[in-house]
Amino acid sequence: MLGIFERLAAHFGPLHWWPSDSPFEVAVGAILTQNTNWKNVEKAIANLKQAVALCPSGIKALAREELEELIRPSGFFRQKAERLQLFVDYLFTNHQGSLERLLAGPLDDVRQKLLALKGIGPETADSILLYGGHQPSFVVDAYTRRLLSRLEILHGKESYEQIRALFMDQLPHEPEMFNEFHALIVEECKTFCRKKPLCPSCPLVDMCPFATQSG
DNA sequence: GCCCAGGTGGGTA
DNA sequence: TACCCACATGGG
Repeated sequence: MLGIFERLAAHFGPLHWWPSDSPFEVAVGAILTQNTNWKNVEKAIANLKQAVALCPSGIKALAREELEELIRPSGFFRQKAERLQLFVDYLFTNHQGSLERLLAGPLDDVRQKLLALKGIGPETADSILLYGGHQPSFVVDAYTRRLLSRLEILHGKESYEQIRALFMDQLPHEPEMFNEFHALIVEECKTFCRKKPLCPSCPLVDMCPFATQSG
């Protein structure tokens, strides 16, 4: 795993992922990006900023229908509006409306609290922990599965937790590294996995059984 | 028009 | 546990 990281880091350089003004903005983005192109999420985030609603109290002040309209570009907007409101309700009920207070707790404890919320699964929880809370919780997404499958490290039936453990067991628990590694995996997949199946210039070409075969 | 995108939860066997 | 499906918009 460390070898993969080093090659990707050398090829792509620092990616400075998930720029945001607050942990709460990260959490909103993590929920809105579920099975959705990030470009669409950016439009919804911009709408929320325009409406001065990109904070717990701002979301709380909106009617369900108003929130739905603001986040409509991100798709699944009815479902996501409910999830955002439930998330904010939870913050006010249990953490004085502050995501920072929630994220200040022990990693495993915070993770369980997030996973207990409707609409927050493992990837969303880990994204909030890592990118919002700077806690060393590795994020596994579709790109991670795609890359590890291409390298024949995965064979299709591994669970989310198994794949996460693969990284967590082998790497130092440093948030900056987990952050960068996940971003590098996404960049690698966007650049090489789909567009160039034979990836002659892919930094992982000699580790990739598929790429070194003729067809 | 078709396929896909930084998932998740509910229903069914 | 293991599938199957709904959820919705926007870009290539």
